[in-house]
Amino acid sequence: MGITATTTASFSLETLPSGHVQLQETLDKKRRRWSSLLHSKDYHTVIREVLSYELGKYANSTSILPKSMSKIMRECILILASAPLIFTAAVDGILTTRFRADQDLQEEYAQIQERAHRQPSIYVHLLADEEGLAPTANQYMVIRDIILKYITYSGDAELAWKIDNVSNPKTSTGAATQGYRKYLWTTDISSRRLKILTKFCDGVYKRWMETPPAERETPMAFPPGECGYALNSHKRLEQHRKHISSNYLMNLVSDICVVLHRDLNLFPHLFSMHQFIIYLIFKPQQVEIAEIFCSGLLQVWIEIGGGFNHYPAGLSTASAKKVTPDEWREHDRFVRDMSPLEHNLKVQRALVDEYAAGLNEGMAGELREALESHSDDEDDIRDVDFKPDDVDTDE
DNA sequence: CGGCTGGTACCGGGAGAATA
DNA sequence: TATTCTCCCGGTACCAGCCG
Repeated sequence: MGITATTTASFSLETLPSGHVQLQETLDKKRRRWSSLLHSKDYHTVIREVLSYELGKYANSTSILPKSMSKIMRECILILASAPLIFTAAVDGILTTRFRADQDLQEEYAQIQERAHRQPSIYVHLLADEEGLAPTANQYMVIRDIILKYITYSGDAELAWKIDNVSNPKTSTGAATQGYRKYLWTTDISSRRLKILTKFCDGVYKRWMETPPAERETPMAFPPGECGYALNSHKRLEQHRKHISSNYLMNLVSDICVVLHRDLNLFPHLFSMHQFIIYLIFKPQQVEIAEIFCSGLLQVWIEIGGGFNHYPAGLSTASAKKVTPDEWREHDRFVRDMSPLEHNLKVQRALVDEYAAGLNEGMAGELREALESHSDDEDDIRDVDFKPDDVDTDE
């Protein structure tokens, strides 16, 4: 019972060299297309595609999202328009390799980090080696093989014991022999966790299958990732490093990577989770949508082989209520000062006319509505004097 | 002694499965 | 069908052990 077929625009029917027929655009191709659309400022197409897949998961949800599509679209536009360099680098898949060499990126990141002590934000984990290179598709399959052994009760107990003792809390050999698996355990071996890990393995296999055989030995262009929200991402990321209130699947994979490198010598490099804070949230009504949209855009979901997210986004955001109106105003001011938000919005307004001129009334209408969906009344903190005429933002 | 740190237990809210 | 139970993510409270 897979996800109901996505209804995104273009399906490509192609035959891989292996003879396998591809019914859907691959993760890799879709991501490259999104990345290039965003560079040409076509936010609208990307948002529509991301949401068409993601929002389906919330069909039965009660109240985490606004009812009107144009309001959701508007928040996504604001996110893209205010995205820092580091966000774009994450979408492009070059963040882990480029970061160390790029001074602009580092300087901007220093500011983001400083803000993230108080300002709600979106963080990511990216699986990469010491140089920032992602595993190859073949290596990802090796990780999958180890997980399949790990979840097999009668499987290799010594291997399971090694994995369970990479990080705290440590476990005994006896427990491992009797079938205990740290990352599968809640009150017993959890069937729910087994299901999630199996789904992850299926996703990895899917991604491997859709990778052309000639490319399976080169690092994947988009590192497997995980994405989340936090009021204080520094604290939250520390919890993840210590495997406290973290994501058991992601913790398992990172421990397996240690075993593969240190004990089994199957990986010449150590793959680990590289942490980044990629986006500063500046409006209360952005919180849930930001986590949902970013995780969709960054393709971190297990079922597509993109990463380690298995639990719905946008649910654990209660802490955002602790931010006071004054603080939100301050966050808003900061983001508008540091990002090209106003300029990008101007480009979007120009695009409405372009679409209209090209007789693409559907797109023009949707985009116009989203841009004009005025953050009505109490919704928006910053209601005061919005002046369409440019405010020359010189630093 | 007060302050820091790391570890652990626990809380809250939402969803979905299990149970009455 | 209504209620309870279990799980997950994000966050807090508290405690033991160490240091100056």
